[in-house]
Amino acid sequence: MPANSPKSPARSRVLDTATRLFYAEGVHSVGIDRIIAEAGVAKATFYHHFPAKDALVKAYIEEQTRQQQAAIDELTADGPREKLLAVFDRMGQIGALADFRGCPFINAAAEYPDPAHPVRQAIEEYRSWFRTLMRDLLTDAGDPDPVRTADLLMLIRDGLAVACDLDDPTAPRPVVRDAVLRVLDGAPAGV
Amino acid sequence: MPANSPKSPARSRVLDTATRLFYAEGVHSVGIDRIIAEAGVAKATFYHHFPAKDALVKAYIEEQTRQQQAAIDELTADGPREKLLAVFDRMGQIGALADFRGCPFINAAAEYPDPAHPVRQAIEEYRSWFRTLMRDLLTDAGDPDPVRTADLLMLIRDGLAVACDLDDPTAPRPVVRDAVLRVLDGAPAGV
DNA sequence: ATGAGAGCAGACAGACCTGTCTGTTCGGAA
DNA sequence: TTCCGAACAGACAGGTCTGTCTGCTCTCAT
Repeated sequence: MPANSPKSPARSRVLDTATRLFYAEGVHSVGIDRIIAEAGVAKATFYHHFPAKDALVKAYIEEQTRQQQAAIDELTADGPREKLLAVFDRMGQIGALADFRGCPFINAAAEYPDPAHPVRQAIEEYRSWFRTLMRDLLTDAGDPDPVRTADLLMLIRDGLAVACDLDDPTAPRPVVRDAVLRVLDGAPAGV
Repeated sequence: MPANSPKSPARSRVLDTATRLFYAEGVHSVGIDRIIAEAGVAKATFYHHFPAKDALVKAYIEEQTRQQQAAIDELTADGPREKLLAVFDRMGQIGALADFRGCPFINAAAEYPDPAHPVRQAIEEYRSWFRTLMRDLLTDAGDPDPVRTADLLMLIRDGLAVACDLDDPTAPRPVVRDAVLRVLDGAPAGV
């Protein structure tokens, strides 16, 4: 018998509501009471599925990871180069949407200073996955130094997310496209 | 008579303590009680100088702005190009320090989702100042499209701060130096 | 010397937050 | 039919947070 099935409808409602509220308003600003009220779930039910609030935050980060992985998976592209361009172009699109509130991982990390905290480790897992994805695509695209170039793309990724949140959200998209093109085609990474 | 002189020793102690704690642990995680205890100040004295906690947070952001402006002012450089390189190199240095916890402006913005909030506006003021600084230096350096190139440098700035906080803090420095050199020397910004 | 202002100490109210507990309802499996 | 687990409703405890208020002390300028 699946004691704590992660497929439980009540659990899903809680996680969906938490995802929406945490992203829109921040983790520490949203209390358990509000989440269970908007999810239509009893408090006991919440604590039946999650041992504490931090566990819910960790689940929120992992859920975001799954969603972003799925979104990138769905992007079709002819080759690694096109895939990389598609990833950054999609990020620019999403960043310009009205409800964009920055990168959920960067935002959550700002509220969890301790690098050893489970939430931070879940964030680290996403970043590690994304970095590896960049490296693999760059390797396939014939980049001479995929590790270093992936670091550079990571920089652009984070800068794009922050800029869309804090500055004019439409400005970075073409700038990023140029930059990624230059990184892919440009001088062979030597100093 | 200077009713609420900003030079008051008690006020300075509060602001210094708040700066240290807010940066190290986040804004919402640090309570007023702890700040006044560590600053050695009575609660009434705190509320004599700041109408509410949010005002202290705004003062913290403005204090960070002043400090960063002073730090950049102190950097000596032969010309605009060298100044730009010096700014980013210094950021890479600071990002590798043990107590580095990310960009205080990005971190604070993550805790204040509402763009109309005074704290967000204080953050916007810093970013606006920094962006203008980049534009002016790029103009002096003869960049053909300083506005667009400044956007790109802004991206690198934010990416550097995030990377030093969340990933290996020593990795980005050389990558950023290469990137900035390429941005300054590289293809004349055309598509 | 006296009075104003700056600061200290700490109690207090009221709200909110997390997490626990009691009791009830309901559906499905044995 | 009966019984168990999942979920609901909501009270409750214990802690924390912000902001107010009362008194007291000290310094300094008038």
